[in-house]
Amino acid sequence: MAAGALGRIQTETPALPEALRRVGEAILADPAEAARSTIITLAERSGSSPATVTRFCRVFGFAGYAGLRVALATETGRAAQANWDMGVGHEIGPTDPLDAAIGVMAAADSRLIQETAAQLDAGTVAKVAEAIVEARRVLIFGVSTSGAVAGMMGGRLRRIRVPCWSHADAHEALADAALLGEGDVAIGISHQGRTREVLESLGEAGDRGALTVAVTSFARSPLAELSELVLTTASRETTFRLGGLAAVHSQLFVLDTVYVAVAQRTYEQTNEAFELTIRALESHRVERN
Amino acid sequence: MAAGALGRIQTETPALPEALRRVGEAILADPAEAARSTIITLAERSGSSPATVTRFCRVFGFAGYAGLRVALATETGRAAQANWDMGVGHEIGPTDPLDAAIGVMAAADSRLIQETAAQLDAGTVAKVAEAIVEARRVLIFGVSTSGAVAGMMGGRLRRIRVPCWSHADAHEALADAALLGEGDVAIGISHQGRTREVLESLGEAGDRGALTVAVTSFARSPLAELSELVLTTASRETTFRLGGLAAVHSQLFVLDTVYVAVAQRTYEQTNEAFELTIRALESHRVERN
DNA sequence: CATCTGGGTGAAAATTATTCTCAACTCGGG
DNA sequence: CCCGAGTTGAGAATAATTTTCACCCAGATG
Repeated sequence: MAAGALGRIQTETPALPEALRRVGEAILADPAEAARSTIITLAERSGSSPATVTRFCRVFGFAGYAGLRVALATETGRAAQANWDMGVGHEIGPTDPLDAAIGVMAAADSRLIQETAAQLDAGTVAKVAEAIVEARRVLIFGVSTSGAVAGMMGGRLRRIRVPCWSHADAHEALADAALLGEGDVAIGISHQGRTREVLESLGEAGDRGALTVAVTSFARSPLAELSELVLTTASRETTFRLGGLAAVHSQLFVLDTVYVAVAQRTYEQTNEAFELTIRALESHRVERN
Repeated sequence: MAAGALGRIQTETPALPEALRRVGEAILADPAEAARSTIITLAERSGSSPATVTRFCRVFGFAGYAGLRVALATETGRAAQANWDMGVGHEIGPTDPLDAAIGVMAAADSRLIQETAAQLDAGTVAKVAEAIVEARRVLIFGVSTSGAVAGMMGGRLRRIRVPCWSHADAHEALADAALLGEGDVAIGISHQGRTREVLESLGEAGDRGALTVAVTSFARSPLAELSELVLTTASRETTFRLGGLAAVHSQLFVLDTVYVAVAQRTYEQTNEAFELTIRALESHRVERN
């Protein structure tokens, strides 16, 4: 749970109450320095109190300040090894040269994927995969960009014989959710965890006894709160990448790990399905010239 | 001073007096666990006392135990990241532990994005963007996974007022392609560059005078050969990731650069469109709780 | 062999860091 | 206007860390 703390702090700090937010900002301004500081020093630097810093640690799942310090140090070590720039990312503007912008974007996306991996709990991924392997029905809910991710993953799981559906139409999604029951799995994808359609469908699925899984950037969000299991995505909203677009790579990555965990558990079936589907689709490919 | 502490502890521990040596051994047995432990716990684990652990810290140049803890955490974080980086290329099998698989996947996806950026020609991206800005119609063709990418990017461009379409139905796609003309843009997405439906639609668009753009992993492929402009994607097919799935992150990345280049050229229009669409969608989000 | 000196050690006292408690304040809803 | 929920930090309580010093042991010296 301590893993990936910096990414989560970056994502969630803007939405925290005043004093907690100032603590988050002080940490993000210089994470390595924060790791080296006593709680008294960090409280002073952020214009808050030791009690507030302790509460901040609790918000992010740490028992106390020592846990946060160790996590920050671990991640700054990780970032140093990966040669990440630890400061706030450069914002692309309308006059930036395109080749520079491409470099900034690649570095940012690269980092998002690794931050997502760092904050992912393998135990939770395994639980989701195990439930999917046993499920008679799997539904994936998402709207707009998250909807495209849902469609992609739905198709992918179907190709290894997981009975999986996703719908662009919110009514169809909700109707299918109402038909779920014990032993089924419902996954809701929403960057902010506040999309009404996704909340509604996932809530319905949960009411029917399905296992509910949230894929969201915000561990503290309505979607996370109504789900039994939560898989968080690192995200960064920028000038040209707002809302769900900030988390596309991360969402794909998270669901990819679930897919791989399912495939590992159904290896023979997966291999057979690959052969069948590849052969069937061969006629949709022109010959090599 | 903190740099390389673990290495120095490893080198110097055998020559330390009895109790100090036991402290060094306990740290080396599990550095990450030591970083998470209080001085009392580590003293117990090493069969010594808190005073001895404090002295140990002094021997290695730390003012106190907090300094040692932070250094241990930093170095274990660095080592974990290096371990990930070394895992690139490892083929995930059915018995691989999931947390290791996650690390391998993150490093691999990260690398793919970096490679895609490195092989991307900013001049070609700029040409595509300029053509899109002037176009009366933009069509994006793709099937299966590439189709989901096409839909995602289509929606995204529409949100900044680019008249853009993508179709899941191959007949609809082909029919629209037949209606393109000079000054229009058609983008075909296909990992191997051999998908019949995409080739057919992009070919038809080219016959009608539209600018044709290929997004593919293979510069030498039927799709690349029938296109005026080619944007290549890095890809790696693995045990559980075949065909278009090997290039999803790369395809998204490439089209993201096109999108940003378009947005840069239409900055005012893009900002206005953001405001309008975000406001319109606000009612589809529940309030923060 | 006896004595002295220096280094190592940990128990206990002292100090500092961290966590907990609760009163006061603010804001929003009825 | 009142009430309830949430936030905050001062101060008390607790835990962690550092310092002090008495004791022990080994080696050197007379």
